[in-house]
Amino acid sequence: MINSDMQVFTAKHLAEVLTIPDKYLRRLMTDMSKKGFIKSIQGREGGYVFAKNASKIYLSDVVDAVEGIERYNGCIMGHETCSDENPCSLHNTYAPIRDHLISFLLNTTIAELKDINISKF
Amino acid sequence: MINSDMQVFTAKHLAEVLTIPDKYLRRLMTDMSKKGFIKSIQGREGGYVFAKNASKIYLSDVVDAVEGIERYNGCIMGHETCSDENPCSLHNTYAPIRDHLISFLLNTTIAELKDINISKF
DNA sequence: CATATGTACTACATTAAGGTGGTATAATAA
DNA sequence: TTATTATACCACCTTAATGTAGTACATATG
Repeated sequence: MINSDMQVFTAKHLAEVLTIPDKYLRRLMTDMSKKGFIKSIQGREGGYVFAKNASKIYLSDVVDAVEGIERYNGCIMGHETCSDENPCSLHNTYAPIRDHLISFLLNTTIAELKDINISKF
Repeated sequence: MINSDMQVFTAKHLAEVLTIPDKYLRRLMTDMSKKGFIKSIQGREGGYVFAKNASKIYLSDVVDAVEGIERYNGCIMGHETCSDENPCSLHNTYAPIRDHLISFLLNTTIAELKDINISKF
């Protein structure tokens, strides 16, 4: 039962539009569904729909689900103990860049990727 | 003939210290030599030596030789025409981060990686 | 019940990166 | 000339990521 005003897309439709195999797309979508980004609707007239509005899903959520956000937080030199108080030799030059990147991920939503040029990736 | 004051390392020695196979290391070193980061000295008493002091080799040089620095310069949305004058929807938030990252690569040398924790990479 | 959806599980193919190993050759110091 | 070094090919292996395919099953609408 659909109680959302968001559009429902079937695997068949998406596979055609994206020109990737139906079965493969389904597997990816099922994974995204388990990760909570989309909801799946089984049965006739079913399909996939965003679990919440795309403007509420942050890039950091996706990065975290796919590869873990931790990779972005560590010391560039690989030191466990590196911090503002106990900086490695590159901490002061690199940490601000890293922090800006993280805040970019935390503040940008997938809705903002609407105009992306997919063919470049 | 060696006319440098920098230390010469043989493949055999490096392979032992780094515990990777001699043959494999040689292949990587020959590649680095062709890319100009090190010089190889053939014959008895030969080996490898930095082509210039490590404090003159920038991360950007290495990135460029290995994967091409262009990948770091493009628009995050993949638009060819994106620029300060004709910005994509994320240009103003992302471009400054990208530019800081590039200047980090341009201004950091491999000499500064001396204390890196190799086991983390 | 019939039909159109998604799910689960399995098996295998493809590609790229990373790595191993052999043999022959070129260069150079001693 | 001999020993020690690097170079050039070549063939193959391993691993991980990505993609393809088949079959059976669960779910929901009408």
